Amino acid sequence: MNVFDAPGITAIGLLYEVHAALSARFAAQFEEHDLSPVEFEVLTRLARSPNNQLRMTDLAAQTTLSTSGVTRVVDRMERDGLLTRRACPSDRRSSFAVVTDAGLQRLNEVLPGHLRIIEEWFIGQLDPKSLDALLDALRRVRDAVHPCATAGSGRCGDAEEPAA
Amino acid sequence: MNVFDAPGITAIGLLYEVHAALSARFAAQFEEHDLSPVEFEVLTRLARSPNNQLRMTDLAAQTTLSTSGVTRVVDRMERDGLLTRRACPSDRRSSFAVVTDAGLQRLNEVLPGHLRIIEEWFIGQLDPKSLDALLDALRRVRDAVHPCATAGSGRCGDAEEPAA
DNA sequence: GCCCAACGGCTGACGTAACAACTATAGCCA
DNA sequence: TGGCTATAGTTGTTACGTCAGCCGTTGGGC
Repeated sequence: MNVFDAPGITAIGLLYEVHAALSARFAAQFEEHDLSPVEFEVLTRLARSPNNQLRMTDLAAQTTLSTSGVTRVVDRMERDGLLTRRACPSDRRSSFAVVTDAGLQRLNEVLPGHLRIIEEWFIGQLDPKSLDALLDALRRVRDAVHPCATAGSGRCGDAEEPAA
Repeated sequence: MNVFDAPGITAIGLLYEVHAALSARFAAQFEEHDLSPVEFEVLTRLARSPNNQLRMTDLAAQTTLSTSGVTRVVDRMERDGLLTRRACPSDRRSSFAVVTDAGLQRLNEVLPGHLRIIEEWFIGQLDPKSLDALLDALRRVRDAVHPCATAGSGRCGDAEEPAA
């Protein structure tokens, strides 16, 4: 029954374990600021976009969510005052999700801790050489599996998840 | 706004991207055999346990699920004939989840493809040196964040996720 | 200018997971 | 033995994400 000890299985297990453990740390810290991982991701994506805004569809493409998922997250976050919808002047079908000042402020409250966790539990665990090797290996795998074909939407451009 | 270009953010992004992309590949293959990722994990955990069985609680501890989550997955899988519940002779509160022959067969149908995907998209992308470096780095991070404190249940023993 | 396929976003139905409350059993101590 | 607390598993509730289907808008061909 030792198919389960194949080297690949072990490697994948390790990857999943690290992912899960880090996600848990992140989620715990987000929760301290009343944010879910998804909400943090949305906030991040919007904040790093021109004018702090993004069309609903584009937001979906840049996250792990479907378009209807985005509709619902944005609903909740709008209710909580973290962002607003704004009509698109050039296309009346589209609407933008825009981060409010409260949203930006919330993000600024969360980010330092987030970076600290990354530093403490991930980057900080590795000497520069190891880190480079890790990044190099991950990049190779990433380039192979190419998010394009896999990640929910067909969008291909940049990507590169910012965090949780 | 270039907090988002911090080296840590990039690294985490890469990790998440790889995880997501591989998960998607796995899920697609599982689906070909009418299995969800959770079901595959349950099947795997049971199949590598003595007598192909595990108490519900232990199963929960070895997966990412809560105990109630396990109850429900086992409900579904029992309905589909992949496993059965068996009373525990020594403790009438406990019950075992046991893989049926059909369950084992299904697992045997899925595993080769699963291993092939791991080989093709993960291991195969890296030369032995890179792979070692990756595993070493991941192991270091894993040892630091220790699943113990984070993963749903307080169980600490082995762990090491087998796959998706 | 009109039509029609494509697109953007929203909603209803469904599946699934977590949390909390509940039942039954177990083990302990007096 | 009686009773108390801890444990195993299930169930009700709630939240959230996807899929399919809907409506309004758009833009291109005729």
